[in-house]
Amino acid sequence: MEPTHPIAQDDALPPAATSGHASERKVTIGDVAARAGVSKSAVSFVFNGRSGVGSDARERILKAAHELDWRPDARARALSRSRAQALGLVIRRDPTLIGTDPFFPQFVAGVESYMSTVGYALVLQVVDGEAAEQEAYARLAGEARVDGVFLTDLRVDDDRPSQLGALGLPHVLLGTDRRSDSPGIGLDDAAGIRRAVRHLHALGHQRIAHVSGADRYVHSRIRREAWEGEMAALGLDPGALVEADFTGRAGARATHELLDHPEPPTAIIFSNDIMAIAGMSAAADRGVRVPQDLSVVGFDDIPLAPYVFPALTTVRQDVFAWATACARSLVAIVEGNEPVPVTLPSVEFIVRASTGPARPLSDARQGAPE
Amino acid sequence: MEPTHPIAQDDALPPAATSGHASERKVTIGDVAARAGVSKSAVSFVFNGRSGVGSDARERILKAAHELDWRPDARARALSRSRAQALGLVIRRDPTLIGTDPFFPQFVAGVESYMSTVGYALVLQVVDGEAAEQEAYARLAGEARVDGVFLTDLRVDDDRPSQLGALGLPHVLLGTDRRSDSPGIGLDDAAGIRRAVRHLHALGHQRIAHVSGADRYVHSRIRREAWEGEMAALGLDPGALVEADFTGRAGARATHELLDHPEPPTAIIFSNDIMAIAGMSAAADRGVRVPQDLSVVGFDDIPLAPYVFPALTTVRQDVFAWATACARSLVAIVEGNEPVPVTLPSVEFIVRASTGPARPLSDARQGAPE
DNA sequence: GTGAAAGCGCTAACAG
DNA sequence: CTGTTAGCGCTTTCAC
Repeated sequence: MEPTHPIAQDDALPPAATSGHASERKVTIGDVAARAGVSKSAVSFVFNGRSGVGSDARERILKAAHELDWRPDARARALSRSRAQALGLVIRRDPTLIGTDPFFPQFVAGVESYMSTVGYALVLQVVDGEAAEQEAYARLAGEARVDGVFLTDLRVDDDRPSQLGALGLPHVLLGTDRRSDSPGIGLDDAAGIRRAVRHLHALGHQRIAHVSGADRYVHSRIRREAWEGEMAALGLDPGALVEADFTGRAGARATHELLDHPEPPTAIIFSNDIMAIAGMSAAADRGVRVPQDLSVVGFDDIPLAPYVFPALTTVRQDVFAWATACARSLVAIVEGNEPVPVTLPSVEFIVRASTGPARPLSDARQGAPE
Repeated sequence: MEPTHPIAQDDALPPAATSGHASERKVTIGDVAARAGVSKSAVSFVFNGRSGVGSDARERILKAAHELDWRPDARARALSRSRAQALGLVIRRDPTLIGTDPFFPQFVAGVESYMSTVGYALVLQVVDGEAAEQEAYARLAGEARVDGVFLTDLRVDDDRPSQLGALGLPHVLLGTDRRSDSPGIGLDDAAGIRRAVRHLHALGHQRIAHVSGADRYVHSRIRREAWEGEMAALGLDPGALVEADFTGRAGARATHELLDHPEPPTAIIFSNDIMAIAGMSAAADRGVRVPQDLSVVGFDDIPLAPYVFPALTTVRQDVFAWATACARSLVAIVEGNEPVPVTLPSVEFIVRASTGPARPLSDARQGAPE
């Protein structure tokens, strides 16, 4: 409070400021330095955690900064360090459909929770097509708005990793792409699906169908392949497969298609909860009871999953932890540090009421309430 | 391609760069100016849409910039114009619960869709408490990361508007607060609820209950008051009210509570779809059939709403358009322009299968399947 | 119309 | 260990 250093202050005031009446001028590092009676670099050093400032000086600096309520201006910092201290996430999705996705908000929350602890900002962009997406990355890179980006919704033979490479934009992949040598962090989707298949098998199900997402997405494909693989491993006949697109509409349609079959499945594993819930409704619509006539498994464990009727058996991934790991990893990359090895929690399989024992094959025809 | 101008290029190279081997140097406005044979300010003028550059020069500049694939560096721009060209959105929500909310992704998409057309970036922050929220705003403002913010989840007697005012952070309110003179843009929630009440009344319902969100939120309260008001306007007895919190869990609990009543409601209006869906499941759990024994109305029209069983009657708001309007408005504010008057599409009332005629009062006891 | 020059607020060499 | 100095890349007066 009292021990201000007026002399030093006057010294540091830029000549220009003495003219006007300096009431509303933004407080800068110079003001802090002056008030603490040190040089600007001393202040800078303290705020960047570098050594080379005596503890008494450091003390005064911190105090002065606090009294002045000063924080380093992110823009100036970004310019002089040639680093934006921001990471980008561009989401390519039909804007009207974006509300469908339980993944996105959780991912954002997870990423942000780590980033804010290290002073990074998250820059978000929503685009709705190939061209717009490319332009978005080009701009983020060209304008140097961000230091790196997260790449989501990985596709099979995705060429975005190499495009990002060409732009010189550091990135992490949400998922893994063997083709690319970009670092990728993925959850073990396959394990969840395998557990679902085994669970149903243990309940006596033989005809286990799968409703997948679009096969061009890596995560859709992984889930589908896991289902196929586990069916084979258990010695079951390959089940019916319908490719859908993760929407409720497609889930309902796929379910009808499967149930129209002369030998309909006794269980369906959906590639996400939305489709699974829509599928249960489709079943209910035609008098097929879940789980008596048909067992249903979802994927994601959306917040609504326990509160639909019957409560949905599903696979839960810890998206938040995943996102945190991605953020940690990307920050390490852009700062040129050793990437920290990540250990992700494994997926959980949550058994609720939508799965039950298979009926004896003989009377497994649907639509026959007692 | 071929027409490079090595001489001009060399001219523009800062002396320092000649020492090292200048291969990967970032291209700057100087390079563009040199290549076009003009001064840096000419380039700047062209890229900022100002007059004062001859059309031939402008031509060459655009060409040079394109050939060099140059875009103004956002950081440098931000510093010299004292403007971040970015807007902030801080979401305060339990991170694990954020996936519940259909509003947030849509809002982000809408806001972004406008912002990207005017070259603004969206900076997102997710916090989980009062203190963290305040700190987030303080940082956003102090570090000058953003030029303004959107204020969501408006509360009754919210003091955040004045806090933002104190920070000198321009903002728009998502909703309206009579107390504050901050500009606010809100959808007409009340109209949707009133229509729901009238719809149910027309179907013969008399005992129409409401499951609200936490009453400290403006939007919860508006919806509750609209329900109360319309009930009164129609001459109906005040219906039962249960205050919940927008989660499935609370929706289910509230539903049980209402149905436990000796004279249970024949219809329930929930303040969001999640609670409504959970409520339908709760009803199904106890053998109450929707809509035969109980009509249910939700709010939001989440993507799943048409695909639950029975399909949910609900109120749809155009969140995307709302968000776009908010963004337009905030950009105008931070740029000191006249705020454009906004006209928002009105809410829609979507009738699906979860509402039906009320049973005659005499046998309106639940749990009595034919 | 055009170009030179002075910042924007901070960081980081580099002397002292 | 401290202070001085020169940028970071762009915008913007202000002379020419």
